[in-house]
Amino acid sequence: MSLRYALLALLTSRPMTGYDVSKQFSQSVAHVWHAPDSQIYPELNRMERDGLLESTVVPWGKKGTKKEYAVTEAGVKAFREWMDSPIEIRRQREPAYLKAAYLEWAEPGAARAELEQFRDYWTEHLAMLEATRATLVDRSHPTLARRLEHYDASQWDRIVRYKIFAYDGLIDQARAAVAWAERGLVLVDELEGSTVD
Amino acid sequence: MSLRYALLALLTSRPMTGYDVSKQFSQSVAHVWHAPDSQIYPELNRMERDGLLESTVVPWGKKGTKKEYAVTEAGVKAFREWMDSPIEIRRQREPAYLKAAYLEWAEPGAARAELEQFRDYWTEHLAMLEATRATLVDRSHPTLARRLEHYDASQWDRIVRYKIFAYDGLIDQARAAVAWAERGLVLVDELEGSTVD
DNA sequence: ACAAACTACCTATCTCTATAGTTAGTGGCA
DNA sequence: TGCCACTAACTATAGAGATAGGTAGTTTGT
Repeated sequence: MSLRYALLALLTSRPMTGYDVSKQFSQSVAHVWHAPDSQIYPELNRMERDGLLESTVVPWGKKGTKKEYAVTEAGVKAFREWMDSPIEIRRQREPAYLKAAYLEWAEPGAARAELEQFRDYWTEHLAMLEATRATLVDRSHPTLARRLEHYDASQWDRIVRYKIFAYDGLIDQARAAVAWAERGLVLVDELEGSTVD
Repeated sequence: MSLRYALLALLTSRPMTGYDVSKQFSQSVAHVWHAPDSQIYPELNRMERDGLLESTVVPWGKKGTKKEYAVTEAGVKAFREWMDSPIEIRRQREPAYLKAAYLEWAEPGAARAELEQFRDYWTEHLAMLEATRATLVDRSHPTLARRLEHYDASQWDRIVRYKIFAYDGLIDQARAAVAWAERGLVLVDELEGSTVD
């Protein structure tokens, strides 16, 4: 059910078409809650059916049309209620740690490749998170800029600092993952010998 | 598909009944890959159907029977192949960070409650991970002890250190989560004032 | 003799998620 | 005029996972 609230969160910054949602999503909310197109479109429809969004058909070119979704009052209320309700606890489900616990079964080369891949993924992800964080700090993040327009300037600092706080948490997790993978590579070298196959 | 390999990992320590699997699971493999009963039993059946496990019916009491599952050679091969194959990347999906990014929408009291709940969950989880890590270090962990019996003593250190390595990664994540939640509580106090409602 | 707790093994249902498509219009360039 | 990248909006399907049950036998204590 978090997808619904992730979409509401995005749409509170401004009304958007489904296509805009699916594009903007990947550059902001997806950092905390990933979802593909094929989940976004049907969910937008369900949200409209449930009265959380309302859509207006906007002409596009000569024959084309597009649907612009705006959050309704009921949508804002639902979002607020979700924000005030206790969080669901996510259970650990990370294949990398599962594999790590049984690394004695892997070929030394495969173990190394695994950890390198994990480290590289998180290094890249970390760079993206840090870049995004920087656009929050200088307020150049496009969705954030649109969002702040609805608020009095006295509120800006508060809004921005919560978003930075969220990214700081993600950055901590990413850094911990990279450091762990690096310790893993040292461990594999120590336990399996340093010959590379 | 990781559940299948999580179950294989557990069953390589010794043959077990479905019930044993579902009990032991929660005390070891579930720390890296959680799954409920209702997933475990059907998956064991499918694994037997696919030839990764074989079962023998064992009498239990006067009329009762139970089914003991053992990993087949094909099962060991499948597990090794999975261990040597690249890991799947899990996408970020953590409701706590999603909420954190939009904390300006929450009531101050709810924001605090949220972060406290998150901190408490991870504090408890961290204690459990540290306790389990200690049973790996002193080799008193029951599943580990059974596992080591199949190996030459010269291999023991290697096997144990990979498991400790996996727990170290989980412990790092848990510590980062607790520290983040604590910083969040300080932030909420600063931004919302320190009156508790 | 009976209850309670535990062992054993599921089933049913619904939702969530991933993967891989499809259909159709737009705008610009060669 | 044809082609291509892009915008727009899905659909279809299968598999994973969560939640909430059910049924039957066993062991232990009173």
